[in-house]
Amino acid sequence: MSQRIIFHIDLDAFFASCEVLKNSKLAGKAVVVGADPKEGRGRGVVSTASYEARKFGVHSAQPISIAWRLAGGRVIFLLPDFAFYEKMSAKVMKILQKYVDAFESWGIDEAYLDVSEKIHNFREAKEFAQKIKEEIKEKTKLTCSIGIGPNKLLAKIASGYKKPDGLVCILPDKVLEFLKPLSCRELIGVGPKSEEKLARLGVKTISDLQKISREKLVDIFGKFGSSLYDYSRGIDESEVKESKERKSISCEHTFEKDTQNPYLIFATLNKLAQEVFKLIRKEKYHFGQVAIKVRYENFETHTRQSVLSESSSKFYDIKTKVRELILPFLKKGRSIRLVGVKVGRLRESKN
DNA sequence: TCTGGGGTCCTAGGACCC
DNA sequence: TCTGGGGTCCTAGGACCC
Repeated sequence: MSQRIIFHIDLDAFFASCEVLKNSKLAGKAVVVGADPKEGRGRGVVSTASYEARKFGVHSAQPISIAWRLAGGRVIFLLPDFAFYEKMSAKVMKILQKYVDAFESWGIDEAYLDVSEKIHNFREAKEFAQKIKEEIKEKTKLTCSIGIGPNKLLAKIASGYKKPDGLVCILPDKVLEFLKPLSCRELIGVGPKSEEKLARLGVKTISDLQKISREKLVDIFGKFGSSLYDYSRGIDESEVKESKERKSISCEHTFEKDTQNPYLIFATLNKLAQEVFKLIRKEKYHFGQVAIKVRYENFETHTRQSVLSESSSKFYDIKTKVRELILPFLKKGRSIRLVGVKVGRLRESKN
């Protein structure tokens, strides 16, 4: 295969930036988008913190109660407005799509582009990326960070290397040099657990990781171990491809207070089942599987699923299966923190 | 310090069939 | 009395991503 040129585009502090678009008075302010902090008693997490808010130690996925403790009174807390974010995301994705040989959206605020056909070298690529940044800014007033590299792995690492409003290119002959000092955590697929396992091997940086044999990594991580071996050398052959069909639709809810009240639990499950049903009806899906999720007060989480004898598009089938599956969890007299409903094995209806 | 909500993929065990 | 080997499907849990 000839040399590829891949872009990774990441919109900066996307939800917070969108809120600034809606209300220009927020520009330059410390903004936190996420759950309602409820004076420190709120249960959710931070979705996005503006760069000004990050100075207080607030960050994505942080419990909102911690954010409140760190920065309450000094930052502006806002609830997310997904409809608006979707709209802005669609605008950006439309700009990106028109340029490319292959396009892959990755969540609401990221995308990969393969520009190998139209761009001939990395110098040109950088100019082109600059043009994309300018067009996004002009048409949406949003900034983004772009990473350029010979594959998706490196493009993604590059986009995260300088934020916000960054533009970083990893040249093919500088790949190993670039990777060596970075933490393994920079590699996609390495989260807290894998980081911990690697640390036990004495592996912290990618340079450390390069010293471990493929066999040993496969021993420890299974199939992913083999990818890790390649990733540590900057090797990733995965293609930029249009997003695939979705496989499941789910809705879940965390109670404001943990509960043992069966009426509340049933009512909540029923509401979730209705939301799921609304979505599958809108997309004209049939489903062949129904599942529930229960999380107890201590965060212990269980799922139960059931494959239907034939696929269905009826609310009744979701509702009855959900009731059946949840029943054993109600008898235990334990407090429940969260319940969820999921349908899977989706296929498109013919009519 | 306390952990949302919406997804995907992988693993491992058990049932079942030939 | 001691019980194969391979394949597929189903289930539950876990890690990870944004």
